[in-house]
Amino acid sequence: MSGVTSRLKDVAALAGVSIRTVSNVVSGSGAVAEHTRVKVQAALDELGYRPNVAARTLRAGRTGLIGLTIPELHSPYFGELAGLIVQAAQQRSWTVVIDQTFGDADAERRLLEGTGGRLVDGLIISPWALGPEELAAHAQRVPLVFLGERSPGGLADRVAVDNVLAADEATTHLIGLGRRRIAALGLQPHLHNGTARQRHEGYTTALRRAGLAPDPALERTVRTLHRADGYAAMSALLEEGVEVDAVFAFSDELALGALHCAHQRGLRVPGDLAVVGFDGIEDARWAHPALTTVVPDKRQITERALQCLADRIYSPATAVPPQDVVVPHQLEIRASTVG
Amino acid sequence: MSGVTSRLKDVAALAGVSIRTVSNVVSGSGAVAEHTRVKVQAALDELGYRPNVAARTLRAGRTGLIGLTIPELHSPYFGELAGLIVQAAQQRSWTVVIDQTFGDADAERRLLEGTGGRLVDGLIISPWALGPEELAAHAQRVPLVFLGERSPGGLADRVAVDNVLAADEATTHLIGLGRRRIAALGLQPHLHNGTARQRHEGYTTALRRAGLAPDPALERTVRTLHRADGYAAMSALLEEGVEVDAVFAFSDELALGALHCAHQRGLRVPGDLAVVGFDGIEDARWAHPALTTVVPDKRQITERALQCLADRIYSPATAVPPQDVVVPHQLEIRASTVG
DNA sequence: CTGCCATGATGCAACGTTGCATTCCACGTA
DNA sequence: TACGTGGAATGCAACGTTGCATCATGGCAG
Repeated sequence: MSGVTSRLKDVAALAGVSIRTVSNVVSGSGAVAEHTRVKVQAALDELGYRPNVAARTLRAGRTGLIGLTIPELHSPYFGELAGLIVQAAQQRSWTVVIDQTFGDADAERRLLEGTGGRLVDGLIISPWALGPEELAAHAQRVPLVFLGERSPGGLADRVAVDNVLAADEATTHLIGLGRRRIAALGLQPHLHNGTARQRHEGYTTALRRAGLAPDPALERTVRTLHRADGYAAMSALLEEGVEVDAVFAFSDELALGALHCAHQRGLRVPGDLAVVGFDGIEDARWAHPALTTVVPDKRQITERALQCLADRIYSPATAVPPQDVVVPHQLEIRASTVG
Repeated sequence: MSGVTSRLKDVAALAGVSIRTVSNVVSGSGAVAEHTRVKVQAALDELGYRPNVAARTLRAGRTGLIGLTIPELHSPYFGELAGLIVQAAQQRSWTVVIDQTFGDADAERRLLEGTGGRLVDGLIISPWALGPEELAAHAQRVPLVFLGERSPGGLADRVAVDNVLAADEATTHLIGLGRRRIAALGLQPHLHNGTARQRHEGYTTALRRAGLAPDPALERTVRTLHRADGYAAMSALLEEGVEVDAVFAFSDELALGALHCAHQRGLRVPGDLAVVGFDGIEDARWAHPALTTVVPDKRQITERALQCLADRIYSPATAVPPQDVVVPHQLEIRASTVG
C-alpha cells in the first residue's frame, strides 16, 4: 500500500514469476496453478497493484468512459438527469465524463467533433443551440445518443418524451379548469433547437381544439429557461396589462419564477392564476403552492439512452437503424392548478 | 472526415513525411519548415486526425482527467457545485469524471482506494459517511482535495467554509430578531462526518452567548439533508407541541421542507416562524418567502480546490504541507426571517 | 524407452504517442 | 577544398498492458 504506483513488472519481480503470469492472475484468463495464483495474489496485495487504465485502453481500444454533454449542470433538471445517468452508468461499470455547453453553439460543435480523441466509448448529448441541420453536419466517430432533440436524418439514436403531446395535455388540463387566457412562457425563437417549438405546437393545438384563438400577446419569449427569465417574462406580461388567468411554462424553473412574481403582486395561485410547469424537478413538489408539472420518466430516459449506447458499443456488427425512442411522461396535478 | 480513426502513421503516409514530423506539427514542438507544416496540416485536416488520448496518456503519465466524488448530483447544492467545478476545470483543459457515493461508506472507501488506476490526475472528494479516522486510513496515490470535511492528520488539502462561525452567525441573526425558541434541524449523529457537528456547535455557542439554554427538544435529527427530511422533522416538532418561533436548518433543502410544512399548517413565515437555511442554493432565492441562508462562496470553493490540485499535480517537487483553506461565506438575509 | 499430450509458464509483439539522439543537407567561412 | 554550423527531418525506444505463439515439464500410453 505504498504511495507510488506499481506495475505488473514490479509484482512479477516480487512474486518471482513472469509479467505474463501476473497478467493472467489479474485478468483471470489463462491457466494458472493454484500455488502460483496464491503467491502472485499476495504480491499484488502487498504492492497494492492497480492496472494502468491508459495502457489497458491503448491495447483494448476501449476506455470505459462515456461522455455526457449537457447545457448546464446547475439547473435542477439537468442535475437530476445527470445524477441518474452517472448512477446507471456505474452499474454498467462505465464512468461518466461531463461537459457543459451553456447553450453555446460553438461548444456543442466542438464537443461533437472532439469525440474522435477516443476518450469516450460513447456520447450522450442534449443539444440546445444546434438545430438538426448543424447536428447532421457533424458526423460521429463514436456511438451517439441525442436527448430531447430529434436526431436529424437518422444520424443517431434519440430518446425523448413526446413534447407536442405533453404540452397539449398540460394546456388541455388548464382549459378543463375553465381557464381561457392561458399564457405560454418559454418560446425560444433564437435557438435552432426544436424543443420549445414542439411545446408551443402542443399548446396551440390544444387551444384550437377548444375553440380558443392563440393570442400573440400571451406567447412570451425567453432567453434561457431559468427562474429569473420566468420571473421577468411574467412581470412583463402583467406590466403590460395583458389579461391572463393561467400560465403554461415550458420548464419548471420558468414556472417557479412566474410563481414568485405572482406572489409578489399579490395574485392568488391558483385562484387568480393557475400555473403549470414542465420537467418534474424536485423543487416543483415542494414549491408553495406545489407545482403542477409534466413529469418525464427520467429513469427511463437514462436507462434507454444507456441501452442504446451499450448496443452500439458492444454489438456494432448487429447495428439496427437509429431509433427514435419515446419515453412516457405524466402530468402530475398539484396545488398550483387545483387548489 | 471519415468515421474511422486515423493515426499519425496514416497522416504521415498521406503527407509523405515521417511520423515524427507529423507529431511535431501537431504538438507545435521541434523545427518544421513552413511548406512541410502546410502539407502536413492539409493531411491532418483531410483525415480529421484526433490524437489518441490513451497513447498520449501512457507516454506522458497524465490523463488530463480529474475526479469529483460527491454524495449525489441531483441535490441542488452539489449540482451547483459540480457545475462550477466542471466549468473551472474546462478552463484548465481538464475533464471531470463524476462519481456519486449516495452517502454510502463503502462507495466512498472504494473510490478513495480506486484512484490508483491512474485514471485521474487528481481527486476532489466531498466525504459524507466517512469520518477522519477512516479517511486517514486510505492513503492517497494521487493529489487529493477534501471539500467540507476536515482532512485528518494533514493527509491532504481541504477547502471549506467555517461551519462553526457560519452557524453561529445564522443563529445570532435569529436571536437578534427576538427569537428565543430556535430549533436546530439537521443533526446527523449516525454519520462520522463532522459537518453537522460543527454547525450544531456554532448553534449552541450562539445560544449560550445570548444566555439561552439549549433545549434537546429543539434539536432534531435527520437521516439525509433532503426536503422530505426537513418536512418530516418539522412536522414531528409541531406534532409534539414543542414551542418554537424559529428554525435554523443545516441545509437549504431541509429549510425548504420545513417551510412547506409551515405553510401547510397555516403558520405565517416569518411572523410565527422565522427560517434560516444553509448552502445558498438557487431555489432559496425563489422560495416563498425567499429564504434567508448562509451562502458559501462556491466559486471560490471550486477555484481554490482546483488550484490546490494544480499545484500538486504540476509541482509535486515544491510541495507544501497540506493546507486548510477557509473560504468566506455570507449570511444573506431575505424574507423568511425579515418580512 | 520413446513419443505425445495436457498443463502451466513464458516471450514476443503491438496498441499510438513523444523524448532523445541522430542523420541529412545546404550554406557560409577559413 | 575542407570544415563547421544550424535548421530540418528522421529513427529508436519506451510508456504498461494483453493476444498469440512458444516453450518446458511431467505423466501416461504405446
